[in-house]
Amino acid sequence: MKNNNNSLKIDGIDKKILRYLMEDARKPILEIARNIGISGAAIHQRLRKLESSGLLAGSKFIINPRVLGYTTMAYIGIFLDKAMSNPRAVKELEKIPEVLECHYTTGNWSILIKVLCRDNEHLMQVLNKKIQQIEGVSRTETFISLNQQIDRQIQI
Amino acid sequence: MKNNNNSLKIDGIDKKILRYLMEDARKPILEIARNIGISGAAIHQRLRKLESSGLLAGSKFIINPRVLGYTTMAYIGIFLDKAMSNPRAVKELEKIPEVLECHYTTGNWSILIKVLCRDNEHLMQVLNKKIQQIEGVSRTETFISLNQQIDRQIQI
DNA sequence: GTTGAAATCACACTATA
DNA sequence: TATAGTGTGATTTCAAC
Repeated sequence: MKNNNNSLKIDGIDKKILRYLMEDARKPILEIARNIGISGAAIHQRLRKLESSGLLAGSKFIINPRVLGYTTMAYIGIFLDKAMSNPRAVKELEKIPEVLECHYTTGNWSILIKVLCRDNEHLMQVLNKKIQQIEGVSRTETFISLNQQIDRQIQI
Repeated sequence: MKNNNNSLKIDGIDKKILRYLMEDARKPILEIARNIGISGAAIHQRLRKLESSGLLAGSKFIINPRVLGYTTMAYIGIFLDKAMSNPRAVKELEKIPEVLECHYTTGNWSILIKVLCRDNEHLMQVLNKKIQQIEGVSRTETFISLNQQIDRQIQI
């Protein structure tokens, strides 16, 4: 089940099943079965195997934040004082709903986060009144995403 | 249906439905109905409304790339020559499967991308043999994500 | 270990009020 | 928003390869 790189081995049929479901998690399993020419029960068993291997990490409905008026996405690089530990900062960032991602990175900054705001004014408020109020945050650098042109998962 | 900010108005029941489905896209609608105390048909109608409004942008199976041996995530800031147009660069980046996101950003770089690789060596190959081979790419700055500590959608 | 057919149960979806 | 009704899919079992 594992090859010498300690990564899971999946065959062509697994890949086909996953490609369908990664596009549309609610696609009926029997429809997939018909498309790739095996029985529904076979797909069930493969999915259970993939789930127990940990490869399948669940399914999500994707919502379009623009429709709710959230149009400004930005990345923010954060410099932390040496005294401030990363876990404590992350704990504070978690409380800010506009923060969607948080990465502990090599390079310039201590932390790189992705935020989603309604507009530039909202972004400014998040920066000034929330992020820079966190103890230990010394400086930030903001990069507004004018346009996200690629957004996808790993290709299999 | 729209308020004065031109954003969609959704009520508490819509939010509850969405919260269930954003966690698990395959959760049975009747189960949600039982949990929040309304009929399945009512949920159907609300989902149709939300879908036609464009808020629901589909559903996805989420896979865990670690299980496939992909453990190195990085952000790469790309400087483009003035001669190189952004759309042409994006077109080339789309061909690189390791590129998961691509943002046209304000600030230092022309483009900020997110890549997912098996390990540091793989990342180096993607950088040297793929990204820096693109015509018009003058320089790059790489930030490896040692640990992604937050990953979520917009909170509703 | 993997597959497919059959059978049961539960759900999706529509019409109607 | 709920009820009723029909069609369809999910899931298990079991036999066969």
